[in-house]
Amino acid sequence: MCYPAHPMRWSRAFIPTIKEAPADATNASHIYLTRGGFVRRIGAGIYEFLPLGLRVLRKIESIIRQEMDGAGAQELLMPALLPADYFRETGRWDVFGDNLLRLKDRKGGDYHLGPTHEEIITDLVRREVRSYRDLPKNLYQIQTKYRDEPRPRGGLLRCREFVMKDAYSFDVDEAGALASYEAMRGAYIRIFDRLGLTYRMVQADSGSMGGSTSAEFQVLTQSGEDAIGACHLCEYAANLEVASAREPVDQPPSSMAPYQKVHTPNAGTIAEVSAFLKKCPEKFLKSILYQVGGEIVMVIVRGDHEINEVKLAHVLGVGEVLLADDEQIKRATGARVGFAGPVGFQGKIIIDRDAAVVHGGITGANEDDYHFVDVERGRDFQATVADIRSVVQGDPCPHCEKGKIQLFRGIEGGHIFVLGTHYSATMKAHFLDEHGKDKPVVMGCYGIGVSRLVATAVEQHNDEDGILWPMAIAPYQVHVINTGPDENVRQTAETVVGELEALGIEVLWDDRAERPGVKFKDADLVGIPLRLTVGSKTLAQGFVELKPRDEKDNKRAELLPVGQAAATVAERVRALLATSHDA
RNA sequence: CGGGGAGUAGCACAGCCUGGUAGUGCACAAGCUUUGGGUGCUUGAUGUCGGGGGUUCGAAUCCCCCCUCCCCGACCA
Repeated sequence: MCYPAHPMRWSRAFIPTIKEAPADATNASHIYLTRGGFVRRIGAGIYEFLPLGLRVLRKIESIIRQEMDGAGAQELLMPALLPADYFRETGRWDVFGDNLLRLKDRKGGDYHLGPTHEEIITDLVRREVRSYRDLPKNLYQIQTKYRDEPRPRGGLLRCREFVMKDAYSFDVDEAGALASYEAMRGAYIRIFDRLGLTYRMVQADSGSMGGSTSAEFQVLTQSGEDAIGACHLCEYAANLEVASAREPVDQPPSSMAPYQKVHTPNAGTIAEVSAFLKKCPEKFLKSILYQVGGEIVMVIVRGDHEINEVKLAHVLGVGEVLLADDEQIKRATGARVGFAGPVGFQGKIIIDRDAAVVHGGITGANEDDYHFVDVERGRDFQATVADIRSVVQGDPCPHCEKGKIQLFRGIEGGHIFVLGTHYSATMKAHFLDEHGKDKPVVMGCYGIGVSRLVATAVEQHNDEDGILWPMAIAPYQVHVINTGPDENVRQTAETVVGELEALGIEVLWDDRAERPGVKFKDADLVGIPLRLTVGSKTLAQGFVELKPRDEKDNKRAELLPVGQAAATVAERVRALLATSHDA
């Protein structure tokens, strides 16, 4: 023991709080973590964790470790400094491009700092695992990762150096891999519940590296980078890139008028034509031209919908799609931008499912300043029907009867998926099955952005005064303040602090000779969930005051008899730890 | 990588247009004062004005080059 076990006193602690946030901080977590003395930035996307910030990080790590171990995974630690050979072997030395943080050693050898460790763990497994008897295995690490992000942003939300938990499962077959995946899914649910975060498990674009089974754990916040569509009744939730609405039912009218051309001078946008013709946007067939591998393709969605380019690229079987430019539009339709339509269009036409059931539609006439009304698909044009639009607020849920889609923004806190044999086959990580047959192991990988979650928690839990940590990850559980210069008050605070410590409670005692206002402001900023104030007025009547951080009204502090304060507070801490599971 | 913006004290900023050797607030130090929501007053310390080059008697200020950082977009296993 180098230090006596004494409560953490603010006067001795390193908690550099500041009144004014740095000018470059734009979101709540960056501002409050900096102002509260949790972190400091030393470069673009590079942060120091100060003692308070590290305590939060460690608590999150600890919860992750408990649940990973509980799910049968084993922790190991791989290097962050990696020779180029491994990523060259799978081609990712090139695929990663500029995102890989590369360096050379003194002999000119190529190295990089690890952005993720599929190759390294696969190499370990191919060297050590020979038999189906050695499987399954699930190995994880909590480690600092490096990516040369094109644009680090949002404080800790997108960094070039960050702490990540990455786990990799190895199974003899697909069924085993799915079982490993399910075990991880369960562990992740327990982890995110315990962290006290509001999140949704969402379907996502499984990316380029194969893998059909995957889920993102999206923490819901205003400031999230990702858009999510989620059902307000059932479990359905998906990244907007892949979210679907329920397939519409076609209700053809009994009679259909022939289409007619109408003059719509200078009305090229849906809003303009809609106002001019006094027709709602749902009647419009918005026709957009894309260039897809040298070919011009017309893509149609309903006037009130937007094309989802990720879905469109999937339907067309290409990596990405590009909007046609004004010149190409003119050449393909004979009209300027705003008057394209499917009737008479020479070329491939893809129409969204919802646009496909519009009857008596309004489209551009492929002629400047003219539109067609009462257009019918099938009669007036032919098109391939597909799901190519983004869902909107209020869309019917694709999975349940009555649910409506709601839109959220989220921050990706975790991602789990079955990798299959992509890496094991490429790197020849094989084993012999019970029949002596040589097979590649079937892999899964499971990530959690640990340092990102520190910021994510703040994004979700803050008010105008500072942070409101969930009890499970708060840097300390109780914040004790003594006000004024009264020695009796100070001594009472010290006694209560000692009693709390003895009960196993993590206490931060603000023992500074500061004015009460300063201490209260700092307490709100730092955001420890329970605040215990010892002041001369109430102490004279034998009371100390307990106020939860989320109680806005300062008058509503609870008066506790001094002698019972520690026991009551300890009880409250335990209660809050228990409820954080379903917070 | 495209577009926009910014680098002056620990932090937030003014000064630059119109060149004359740097200032305000907070923070910091000392003293007094105050003690339930960032107390008031007095005094004080603190700057390679992002870096390099140029113009000039003289550059934070004008010109050129470079670097860094922020925002929007592209990108994001």
